[in-house]
Amino acid sequence: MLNYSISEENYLKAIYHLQKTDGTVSTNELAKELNTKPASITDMMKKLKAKKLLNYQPYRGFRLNAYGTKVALTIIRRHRLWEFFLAQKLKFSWDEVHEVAEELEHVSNKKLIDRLDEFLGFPRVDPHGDPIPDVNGKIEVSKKINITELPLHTAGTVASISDQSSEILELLEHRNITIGTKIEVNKKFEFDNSMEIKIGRQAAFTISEQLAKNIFVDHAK
Amino acid sequence: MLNYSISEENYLKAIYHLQKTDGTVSTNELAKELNTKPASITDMMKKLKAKKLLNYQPYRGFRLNAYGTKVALTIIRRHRLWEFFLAQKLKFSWDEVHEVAEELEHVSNKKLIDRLDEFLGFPRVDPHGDPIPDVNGKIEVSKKINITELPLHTAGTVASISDQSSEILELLEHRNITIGTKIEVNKKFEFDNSMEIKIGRQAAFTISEQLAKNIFVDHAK
DNA sequence: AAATAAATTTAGGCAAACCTAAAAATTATA
DNA sequence: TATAATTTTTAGGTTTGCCTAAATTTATTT
Ligand SMILES: [Mn+2]
Ligand SMILES: [Mn+2]
Ligand SMILES: [Mn+2]
Ligand SMILES: [Mn+2]
Repeated sequence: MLNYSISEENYLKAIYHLQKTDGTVSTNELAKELNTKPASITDMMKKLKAKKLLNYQPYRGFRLNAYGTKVALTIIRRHRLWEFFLAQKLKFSWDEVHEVAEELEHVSNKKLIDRLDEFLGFPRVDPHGDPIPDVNGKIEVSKKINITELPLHTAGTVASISDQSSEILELLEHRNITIGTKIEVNKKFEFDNSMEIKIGRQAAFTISEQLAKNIFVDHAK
Repeated sequence: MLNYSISEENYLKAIYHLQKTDGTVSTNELAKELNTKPASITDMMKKLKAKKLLNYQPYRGFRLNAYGTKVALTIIRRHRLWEFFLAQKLKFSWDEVHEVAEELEHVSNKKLIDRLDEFLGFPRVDPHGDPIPDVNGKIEVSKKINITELPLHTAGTVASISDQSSEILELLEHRNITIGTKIEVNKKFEFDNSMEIKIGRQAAFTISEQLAKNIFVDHAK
């Protein structure tokens, strides 16, 4: 596996995340994600294609190939292991880890990452509940459901949060919602799709549709 | 304290180390240290001068000013804390830590470094025996002497190694010489300045002048 | 099926950090 | 103190990764 620049690594990671939802990624989409201009995306797509990391036909969008996916997964592995380290060992809160991991992930020494993994006890998920790829880049796919799809009065365990801005994480922290929290939905209001939820013995409270859409739970069916 | 590029940080650190021996650093000297060409040094010196990090007169060499020294010390702090982390927590050998720390040192989040320091128990020296600057950039200056100046038959404790190439560190490891090792000089040979030394209960053996010049000891006078 | 709108690419530039070759300044030597 | 050698700087390029503005292609409306 060759060495890639910080920019190339950030592009690969962003494409990986975007193509999970869409099948193929568009120039504008990626430009927005990376806070750059569409012209810069086209430049980089030519380069990444030349380096055989993705498939790209002008005007037709792009998609990582098998090799590009493998590279993306090693970067995601680094990112999530560092996030776990920051949260677990350095007592960073879960809304602070992402920004720092965004830089640490580009230190590409393999021994460093594998030893870190071992030191941390081979964690399987990062502080946001996202799975950590193993040494071989294998990633665990768990069947999580969105809280809006959780049947009423049925306990679900918070497994991950899709939006990871510090704003949402701050709000969740304030509401005592964290990975592992047991949640039950009491009622859904059709008017604005808000819902009343209950956590443990606390009094029930209401959350907005916007927030609910970002909370995923493991649902012991 | 502003943010500097990876290149700028590497230049600052190199100048700091070079000016400890010489008073002022020359273009060629720094080019050699950084494996670049003299013309590149001149380019960068103009930039660092414009950023008020050093004093520089064309053809007259350069020297960090107070502010540049402070910046250099925060980079050295990061470098040595990561070296300590790698050796202590990730079981890297002391000849492997430098290369990785060379990359990790450029992640400039202050909270990360201060928390890492705390996590490691505020270590005072890195795996090569070099002092780690504290939160305020303060560095401990210890009065070490070179082993060639150690009186015969007097125990000294290895405190640091000046050359830190993996070649020398590998050799020292093989010879069972590490930070903290107690050494006694049995005899010096004027012919080639080699010397016979003794470590603990081991049989005495000979080391070259070249090697000896890199070993510094704390000498309980 | 035109016409219009939106998305994407191309063309041409810029800054950072390098480089080589030539010019200029400094230092050493005869 | 000239002359030669060495060191340093300048001039002019290159590559990477970004930008704006214009051209082109594709998609959406009438
Ligand atoms: Mn990143
Ligand atoms: Mn994460
Ligand atoms: Mn470095
Ligand atoms: Mn060191």
